[in-house]
Amino acid sequence: MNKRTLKDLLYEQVARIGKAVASPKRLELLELLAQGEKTVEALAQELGADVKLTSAHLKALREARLVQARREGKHMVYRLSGTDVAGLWVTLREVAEEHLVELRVALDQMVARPEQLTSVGREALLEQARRGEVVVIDVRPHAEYAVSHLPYARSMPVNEIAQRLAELPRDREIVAYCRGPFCLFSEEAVQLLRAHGLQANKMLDGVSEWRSA
Amino acid sequence: MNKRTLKDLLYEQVARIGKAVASPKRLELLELLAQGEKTVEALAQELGADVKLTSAHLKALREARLVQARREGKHMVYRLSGTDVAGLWVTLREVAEEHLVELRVALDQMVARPEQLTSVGREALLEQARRGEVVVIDVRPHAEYAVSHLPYARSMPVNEIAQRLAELPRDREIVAYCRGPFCLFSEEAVQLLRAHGLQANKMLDGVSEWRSA
DNA sequence: CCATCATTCTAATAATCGTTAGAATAACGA
DNA sequence: TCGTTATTCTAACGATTATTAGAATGATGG
Repeated sequence: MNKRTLKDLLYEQVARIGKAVASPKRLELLELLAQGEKTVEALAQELGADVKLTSAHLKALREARLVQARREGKHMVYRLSGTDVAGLWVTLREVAEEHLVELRVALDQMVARPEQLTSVGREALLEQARRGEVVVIDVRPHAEYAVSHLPYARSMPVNEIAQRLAELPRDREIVAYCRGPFCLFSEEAVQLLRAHGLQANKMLDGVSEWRSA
Repeated sequence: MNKRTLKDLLYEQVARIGKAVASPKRLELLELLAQGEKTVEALAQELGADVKLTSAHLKALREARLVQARREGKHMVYRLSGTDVAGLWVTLREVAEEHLVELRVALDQMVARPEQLTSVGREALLEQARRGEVVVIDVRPHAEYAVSHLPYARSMPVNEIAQRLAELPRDREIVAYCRGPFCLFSEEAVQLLRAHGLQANKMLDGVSEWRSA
């Protein structure tokens, strides 16, 4: 076998992974699945897309072996093929953030007020949470919290906060996190909490980002 | 601004990186540039492609901000935008190796005799090299060795080995490494050395892989 | 059997991409 | 001024891709 053709074969295989992550919708699917397994219709709804289109994208991800599917009753449940796939998504996002000015501008625009970001580092925050000096809340849906969440974090989905304000202390800082830097849940949560006079800040990282670090 | 359009914008930016790494040739370019900066014609030659085509691929990489160019005399010199880009390449390759059976098969076929692989771990090898129990040789071109190489490694490009056999000990193990698992230099080197009765083995990892670990 | 969930097939449109080729341009060294 | 190196523009061909739509299929639970 020729050296060239062999090399072409090798790089072509890696390019299969590249092609799979070359689509915005598929990247969004990967991030959603990094929060835990989900059904097609749930994914389609979060994506704001047709079920058929979602299915097609999932097929592309399946063919690159980045996700796997299994049947559960009437539903097909998709999950990532491994934690390394979530790591790949984080790596891609970090490289993009590092080098693409357009992305950083869009992100800055999203995080309306930078003073609402926690300034403390990862370990320091963990220690404060352990001692109860701050309350860390996970504002993703319950199911995603159940799969995996940060230590000392309490589950309080963003759509339940309004009814559960009494559960939160008014004399301590509250730190909200969600799926990651591209997720808007924690932003929403902080605005809601501040509107009610609580000391709330957001954290950009999600569970995948903590794992990678 | 609508939530959907904002999200689409964010994921689209990351997908720019994805599109850039969705081509075999561009991945090969990234791996070559991970060994150090290179001119267009050097890259084209290693790629086995036209200079114009190489230039087009480099343009795509430039637009994704993964590489940067500068003029040096008559030549344009390209380099990676950062070490994180080399890390991205390693991550992509590892995910592909982990999940794509076809790639593992092709790799096994390439490493003809698995008994010619070093069995010792990274740190152990380093320690043995420090004590002089094994001789680690870097079989890439001199220029790439000059940019960066493993500790205690000696530069001995694969095309010079035949003339420099006398420099190598016959009573100790020799371990050869090159650009990474997809590079054929170390395989060639080991075959040549063994044909002359030396105790040679190869190591799959290159400098980028050591850095990532 | 019926309704639901998901995939598949077909078809169509629009868009993008890889590759090759020829010619023009620009920057540089000698 | 000339040759080298690299990019750009043009054009063209073939291939692939994203998206939407309609209809059919299959597997499931009730």
